[in-house]
Amino acid sequence: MASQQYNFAEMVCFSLYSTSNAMIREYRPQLDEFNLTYPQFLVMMSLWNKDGVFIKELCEQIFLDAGTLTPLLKRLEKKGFILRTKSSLDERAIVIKLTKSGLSLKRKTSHIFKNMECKIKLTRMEQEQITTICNNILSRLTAKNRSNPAKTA
Amino acid sequence: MASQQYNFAEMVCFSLYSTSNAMIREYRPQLDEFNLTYPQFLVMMSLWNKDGVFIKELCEQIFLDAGTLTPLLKRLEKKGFILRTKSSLDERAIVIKLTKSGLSLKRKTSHIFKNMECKIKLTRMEQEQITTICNNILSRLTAKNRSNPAKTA
DNA sequence: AATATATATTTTGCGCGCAAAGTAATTATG
DNA sequence: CATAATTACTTTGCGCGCAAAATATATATT
Repeated sequence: MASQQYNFAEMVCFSLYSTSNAMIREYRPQLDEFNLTYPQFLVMMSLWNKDGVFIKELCEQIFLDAGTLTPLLKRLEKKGFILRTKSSLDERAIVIKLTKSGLSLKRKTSHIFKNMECKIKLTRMEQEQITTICNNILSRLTAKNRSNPAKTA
Repeated sequence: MASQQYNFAEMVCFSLYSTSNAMIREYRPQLDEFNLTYPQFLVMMSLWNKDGVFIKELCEQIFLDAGTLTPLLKRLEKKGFILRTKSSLDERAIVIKLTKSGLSLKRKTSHIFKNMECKIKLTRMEQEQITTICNNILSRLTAKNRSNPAKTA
């Protein structure tokens, strides 16, 4: 009996992992010109959609935890793209606001996102399929952890 | 005119990135029991498929560079799962071989992969769609870099 | 009002990813 | 055969990701 082989090309997690790595690698040189990393770019996109939010909201939007975002946000502040100020309503919470410089990056970088979508050459249907399936996986994995808080207590 | 909004749920790279993060996060506690990380698990799977390979071959299989794999392989060696020995044919190259302990992990961990495929609840068609689309993106991004070496020279 | 619990963020420690520079062995070229 | 170019791997430096522990503020309970 032949021993079990792992077919890398058919493994869902590996496909997502290696393709995600490759895309982020492809973004790097373009984002470098604006002194941004890919996760930082995601934070900026989120702020361009909705400014003046709590860190918690960014965590939920980008599916990263505060332990990851806290130092990332400090780096964005040091670069002058955002401001971090304590909320006056809730002294625990930090409000993240774009600076003029951070806001101006929106139009300067608008071609980067378009270029990438172009480079990977997906049909509209493929694009919809892949994002839909990903969103299904993501909601299954995150829903379970949230509906079962007893496990973490 | 309304300002351009970035729709996170429709962005291919972000979907791959956040879903890959979530799946690897889900793998973590299960792999912890065997003292493995997800990238280390990938290396082990590759070795279970084909043992006694050069680092270069692992790099190509997993789409990671040697700078990532060198320290990872040293950690696997320290745990006693693999051996690193210089090739006698080419003194530059390192041959990676499974130890008995590393080989025995194959059957001990075989349920982990199955559990995950189960947890994400994809139909066979969805699974084929997502891996096919990922492989297309990946080959487009890596093919270009290899057929255009002049750019890096 | 004191105390317990929960929430928002920060800190710490470790393992990736990866670009760039470095080392050593091999192959190609004059 | 010397030397130039290439190849296989290692090292360095930086920015994630994330679990776990810590800090500080807010809310709930008694």
